[in-house]
Formats: sequence, C-alpha cells, structure tokens
Amino acid sequence: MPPEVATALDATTLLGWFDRHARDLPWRDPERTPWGVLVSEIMLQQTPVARVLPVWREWLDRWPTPQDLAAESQGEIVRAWGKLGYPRRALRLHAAARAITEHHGGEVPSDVETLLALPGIGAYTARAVAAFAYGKRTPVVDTNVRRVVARAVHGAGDAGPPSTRRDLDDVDALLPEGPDEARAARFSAALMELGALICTARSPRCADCPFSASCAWQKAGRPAYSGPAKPTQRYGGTDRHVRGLLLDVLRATTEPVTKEQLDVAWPKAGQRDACLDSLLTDGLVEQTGDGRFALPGEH
DNA sequence: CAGACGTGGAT
DNA sequence: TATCCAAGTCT
Repeated sequence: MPPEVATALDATTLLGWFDRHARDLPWRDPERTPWGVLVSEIMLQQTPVARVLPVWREWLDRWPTPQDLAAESQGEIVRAWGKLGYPRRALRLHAAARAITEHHGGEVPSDVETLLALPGIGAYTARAVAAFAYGKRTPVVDTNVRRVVARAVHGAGDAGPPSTRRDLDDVDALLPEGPDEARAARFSAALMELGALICTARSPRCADCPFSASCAWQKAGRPAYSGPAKPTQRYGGTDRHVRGLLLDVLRATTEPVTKEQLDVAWPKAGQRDACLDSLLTDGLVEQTGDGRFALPGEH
C-alpha cells in the first residue's frame, strides 16, 4: 500500500466533523430524488440557503418530477421563482426539465458531460449533481471549497480569481481514493459545509475548525488576502435593479399590464425601456397581442 | 476573461 | 448608511 500523502484536509477527520455538524437540509435527505438535488443546486447559485428553503419545498411539492415542471408554463415558473434573484435561472431550469423529459427518459443524467450540456448547468452544478445525487467521485468546486483550499492548502487568506481547470485539479487531489465513490462524494459535501459554517469569508471560526493544527493559513499566521482586488458590486440604480422592479410589477398580477403601469416602476425612461427590451430578449417578459406586457405564457 | 445578471441579511 | 457577500452561468 502506498504511503498516504500528507494533506492539510484529511478525509477521515473531515468526514467525522461532517457527521457531527452537518446541517439537516432537505436536499440531503436520503429520500430526496436527483431532481430534488438538481433544483436545489440551481436555486442555491449565488443565493443563501435560508432563502432557498421555502421555495425549494414549494417547487418539489408542485413539480415533483422533471416532467411536471416541463408541462408548466414559463410564466408560472418565473412567478413561483419569486424573489430568489437571477430569474433567468428559472427559465433555464424549465428548459433543462424539458430536455430531461424529451431526451433523457425523464431521468436526471448522472454523468458530468451530459449534465454540462443542459441549460443553466455549469462546471459546479454538473459535478454537484453527479456527486450529491448519484454518489460519484468528482471534484465539486464552489466558492466555499475554493476558499477552504486557498487557506488550508495554500496558506492564502482567500481564494484568488477562479480558474476552472486549476481549481478542479486542486480539489481532485484532495478527494479520497478507492472503490467507495460515495465516500468521496460525501467528502465533497463536507468540504463545502466546512466553508459554509467554519471557514467563512468574513469571520472564520478557526477555534472550532478540525484542521486548525494542519491548516497552512494558520501556520502562516493567517495573512490577509493579497491577491488582486475583487470588483465591488453595486445594485441600486443598475439595470439589474430596474429589471427586478419591472418583473416585480408583473409577478404581482396575473393579467397583462400596460406600458404605463410599468413606467411607474422606475423614473428614468431610457434605462427603463432598455431594461424592458432586455427582459423581452431574455424571454422573461412577453408582449401580448394588444400591446400589453406579461410574464411569458408559453407552454 | 471581464462583466452582466437579483436580492436581502449581516456587519 | 455603506459594503460585503451568498452552493455560478453565460457571453
């Protein structure tokens, strides 16, 4: 047997910690379906767990299979997405459900390549579904994992700019080997959980971390982040903001609304009209025969 | 690769 | 009040 490579993130230690501290999230229930996992992963993109929970429950109750969602209208889906944010995700999930229904026999694919071909599913989500829904050994790299690896392995205060290839290789090297792929999948979930609960961005709880002794960042004296400055994001007054306000008007009614009703949502006419155009282009809004506006009604 | 794309709670 | 930031994807 080859000697174990020394690692700052020992699998047995991490899995033991996960057994004791993992949150009891519904998409981790042994009874949940791959579809439930996929829905959770899309909703969780850039969105906190607490906000996803009630919407995920409603969705799985209303549309327990991909076929159920595929049969629903786009407008109902965008409405049910509510204020989770980035509503194009709802449209993409709908399109994914249709592709799954039409091309994959109604079963959520289990291999990364097939998942990657579905709308809204990228490098992270494809591997998250393969690992968490199907127990596969594959590197699952999200913002939490990148931060944990940056600190515990590389001794940096935080992760630098993402590089999919390098990040995947980094994490692949940490995954436990052997025939028990489910153990590697659980390791991936545990790594994310460590980043979410202990090795957090703002105030890491190193005192509660099972790796405080082996962590490269600890050993280096917890140096501050030294990489390139991260772009600071604004929201107020941006097109994102205005699009959200326009969509808010449409989510509030089931009847189409007039242009005048949309106009009250934002005072700057030029920006407002440009945003409405972009919503039409994205398929989040459609114009009815009489010139009014509504959430998309296509079935 | 940089920038667009929602929203709201925490600090 | 202002800034940070939360399980990314697409162009």
